[in-house]
Parts: sequence; C-alpha cells; structure tokens
Amino acid sequence: MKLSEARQQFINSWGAFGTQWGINRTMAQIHALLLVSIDPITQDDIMEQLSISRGNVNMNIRDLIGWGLVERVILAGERKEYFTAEKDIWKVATQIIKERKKRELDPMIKLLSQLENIEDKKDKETKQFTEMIGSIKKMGTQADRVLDVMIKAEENWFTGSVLKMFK
Amino acid sequence: MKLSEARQQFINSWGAFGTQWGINRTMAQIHALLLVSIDPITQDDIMEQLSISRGNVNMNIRDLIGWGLVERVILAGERKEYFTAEKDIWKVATQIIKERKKRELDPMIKLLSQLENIEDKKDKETKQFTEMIGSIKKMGTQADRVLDVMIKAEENWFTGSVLKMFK
DNA sequence: TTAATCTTTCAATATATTTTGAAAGTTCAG
DNA sequence: CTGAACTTTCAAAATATATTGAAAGATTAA
Repeated sequence: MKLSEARQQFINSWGAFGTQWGINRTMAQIHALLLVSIDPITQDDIMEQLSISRGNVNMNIRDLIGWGLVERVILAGERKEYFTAEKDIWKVATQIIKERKKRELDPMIKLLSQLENIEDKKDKETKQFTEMIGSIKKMGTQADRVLDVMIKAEENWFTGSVLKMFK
Repeated sequence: MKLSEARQQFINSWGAFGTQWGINRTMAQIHALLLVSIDPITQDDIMEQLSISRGNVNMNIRDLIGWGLVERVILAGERKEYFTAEKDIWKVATQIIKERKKRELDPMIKLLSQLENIEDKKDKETKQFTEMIGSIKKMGTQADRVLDVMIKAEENWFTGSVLKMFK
C-alpha cells in the first residue's frame, strides 16, 4: 500500500468510525487529517484535501477546538491561521473522555437524581421505578469516579500492573 | 414529582442521551420503557406508550434483541409475543461494552493493522504516519484488553478496591 | 383447511442533520 | 483611513437517517 492511499483510507475510516459514536463525519475526518499532518495546515488545505466547503471547515474546526483537540497556530510573518492537532494519542483519549463526561455523564446523573424524588414512595410501582433509577445512577457515579481517576493517571492508565488489578 | 411524569421524563431523556452516543432515539426509548416495565409488554403496549408505528417498534425491538438487551417472552395461553429487558444494570453495561467492542473496536484495530503495511518504510513521512497509526493501534489494543477483563469481572468492576489501584 | 390473529418487510414519506456558499464581519499592511 | 486578505455566519439546499403503514408472510385455534 502507498502512503497516500493509506492516509486517505485512514481519514475515511476515521470519519465512518466517528459517526458510530455520535460524532459528525466531517469533524472526525478533519481530526484524522490533522493527526497525520505533522506541520500545521490552513483552512484552504483542509478544504482541498477533504473536498469540503469553507464554512464546513470553519464550523468543525471550531468544534474541535472546543473539544480541546485542535489548536490555532499563528506562524510569524503569515496572515493566515494554521491549525494543528494534539499528537499524543493518550492525551487525545483523555481529553475526549473528560469532555464526554462533562457534557453527557454529569447531566445524566443530575437528571437521575431528580427522578428519584417521587411522591408516595411506599407505592410498590414507585418503589420499583426508584430502584431502577437508583441503580442506573449508581452505575453512573461509579463510572464517573473511575473516569476521573483515569483522567488524572494519564498515560499510566492501561499499563500491565493496573490491568492485573481487574482480575 | 409524580411517577407517571418521572417515567415519561426518564424515557425521553434516555432517548436524547442515546442519540449522543450514536444510538437511534426510538431504540433507546423502547429500551428505557422496558427497563421500567416490571412485567413483559407487547408491541401494542410500546406503540401506544411511545406513540410510534408498529413497524418502528418491530425493527427496533429486533435490534435490541440483537444487542442482547431484550428478550422475547411467550406467556402460556397467549397468542401475542411479549418483551422484557435485562434489568440488572451491570449486565446491561457489560453487554453494551461487549457488543460495541465487537462491532467497532475490533474492526478498527484490524484496519489500523492494514494501514501499517506501507511501502518504503524508510521515507520520513511514511515513518511519521506509521508511528501515528501504531500509537492509535496500541491504544486500541490496550483498551480492548481492559474491556475484556471488565466484561469478565462483571459486577466487581468498579468496587472500591479496584478503583484504588488506579491512583 | 380456513380464517383470524399476530409479525415482518420495505418503499414511500417525514424528519433531522450536515453542507454549502455568498454576504457580512474582522484584521491589518501600506 | 482604505481595501485586500482572511474568517465567520447562517439561510437555503443537499444529504442521511428514521418512521410510517399497508401488504405480505407466518402462525395457530377451531
């Protein structure tokens, strides 16, 4: 396989993979392109390489910056803005976990807490409902804690010694 | 808050939550409804409670069965099929992890392995590309292993003692 | 075997999401 | 200032995804 071919396949597949996880295909493709671009690139580079419009690049780049995965870079003596992605894949994963936790897990736990406050707790059906909500909430808070620790542990996450502890 | 209100809010929110994770809103809602329905229910019950068509219920139920989260139940002396969801939330989580791993992580690792086979490995750009692919693949395989262990460990996943080992 | 009951399928339709591109906004060199 | 270079916005268009419902298929009681 040739490099150009492999690059293209990586970008396409990363996009397809992203959609399965609720991530906009183009956003994932831009991220992939930036991951395999050693030097910073411009909006025009991205437009050209992915055959997408200026507006599309602009919006998705903004989102990626919001996710903390991409940075604006100003090159001395250049008028245009350049962009570059965090290349340390462990930091990338940590950042994604951190953001999804904040945007999705935390609000879900908050909601579940509200749903536990139901009138007439002695009622059998109410009790069963509250138990289900409680167990989902417990799972959520436990996951929340584990993820917090993972975020702090950074690159040491998945090393052998940690892995053994699960067994 | 009243039980009926809380139930409805749970179902709606679970649907919204699902879409963020690449899961069809209706499928997530049906799952939520089944989670809070102690006894098995029929297609007609689901149609009525969620105000959706027969075909929609049928397809999404089939998917949920494919995910191993819902089961068909035949009640003695009844013509209709009933459905029920796994209620142990830890088993639910395990099952979802298992399926997503199989459907998404495993194929991604396979793809990355293919992308590592590039001609002219001495070329500087090729080397940088291969390094990036390699590090993503490594992250994937490590995650794969951890998830395998988690799946086996079942309910003991997140207990305090395991958590400490991360620190 | 029949026909009533229940389930599945899938083309058409509806809905939701993404993308475009031109206009408006911003920045800055001269 | 001015206007060229660049960035951002957002309504309209395109695309992708989900839903409907009627017809076909399957099952079973009588």
